[in-house]
Amino acid sequence: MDRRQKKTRDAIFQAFTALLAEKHYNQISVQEIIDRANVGRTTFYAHFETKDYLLKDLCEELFGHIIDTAMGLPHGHYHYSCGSETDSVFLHLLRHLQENDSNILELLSSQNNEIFLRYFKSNLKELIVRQYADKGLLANAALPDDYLVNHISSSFVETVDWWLSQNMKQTPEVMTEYFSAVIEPILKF
Amino acid sequence: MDRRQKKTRDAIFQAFTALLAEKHYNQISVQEIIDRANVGRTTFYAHFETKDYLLKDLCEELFGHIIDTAMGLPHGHYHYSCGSETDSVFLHLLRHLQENDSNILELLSSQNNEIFLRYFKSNLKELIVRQYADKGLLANAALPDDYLVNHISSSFVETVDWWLSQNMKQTPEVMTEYFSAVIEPILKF
DNA sequence: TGCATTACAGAACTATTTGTTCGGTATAAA
DNA sequence: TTTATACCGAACAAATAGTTCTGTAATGCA
Repeated sequence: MDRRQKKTRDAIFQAFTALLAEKHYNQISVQEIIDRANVGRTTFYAHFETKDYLLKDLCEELFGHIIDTAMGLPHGHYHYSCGSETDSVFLHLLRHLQENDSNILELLSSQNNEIFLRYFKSNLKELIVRQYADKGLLANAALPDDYLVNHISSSFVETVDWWLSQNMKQTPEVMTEYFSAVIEPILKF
Repeated sequence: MDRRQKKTRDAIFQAFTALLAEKHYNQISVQEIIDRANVGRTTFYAHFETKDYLLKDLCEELFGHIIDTAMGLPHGHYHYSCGSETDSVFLHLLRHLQENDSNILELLSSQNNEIFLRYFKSNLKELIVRQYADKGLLANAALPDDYLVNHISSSFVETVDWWLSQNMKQTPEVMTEYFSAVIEPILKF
């Protein structure tokens, strides 16, 4: 990619991220973004069709990386009580969040968190399906598979949300235990 | 309240509701609302400061009723396996939803469902706290109380969301069983 | 190094939207 | 009937979105 393009794109992302940390998405105008990014109006629209697409691209950049690395982890070992606690995909995700790549925490704690948590959840669903569905770990006679997948991903995202509301006082290990405590009893082994 | 006021207010609510069922909240202009409601521009702003406040008022009207009646129910009997299944507050809420007051289902199934589910959840939290927290039902040594309250309310809202995605094929009783299956194992009795 | 390509800046422009103001009319409540 | 007030409609300014144009500067390649 042309270095100029990357530079502009990054400047816009950074300005947009800073604004998202300050105010609500709906209240942010393209004018504010290009002023802060210090790019021309034409340039902005050459890169992003609308503000919505900018958001979408930002989300993909933010969660694409975090989920992709999680995808590469060994599958099916999030049962903490069987001793493979440190292999948990969820623990890995929490640690990854704690490292705060790309100021993702700022966004997840902002007043725009619904947007990002929502995006996070939809990515997480795919991850869970790929990691566990084919292994039969979700086999629960009492519950439909997709209800279970939805419940697990929702619960994880809500766990992250609660963690952030606590200013991440707890360690990722403790949070993994909380999460396991609400999910494990449901699953069959 | 002046009959003219109520008439205008209802017309705006109805127009807004219809639009919310069609397109995304962000894409709805005040102009569209007043055109469809057939009220003057001045009138709209005499009733609602902004579009955001209109949404807030609508949510309060939608969920205020549904939650208030649930508040009046006898407390602490949602443990289906102890025989008081039909007393469950959650079952009551699901049945109430099925009746579809104020076209609430149209909104919960629309592309704006995040907004309403979010509002639903925050109201539900208060309900759960009032109903169960003081009864010690949430006493779970392994988990903080507010983590648990958050988990329960999230799970219920997600259950509703999933139900809607299934076009409510299942009965409220079945959905209550699903919900119980993911919540009960966590609680102590 | 020189050249063709491409990205960018900046300004101007249209159309839409928001929120307000004002004068006149109709409807409610007393 | 009278008084208060809710409403209408038009006009208004300011902000915004998205496009088009011209000129400039940076990039990548031969």
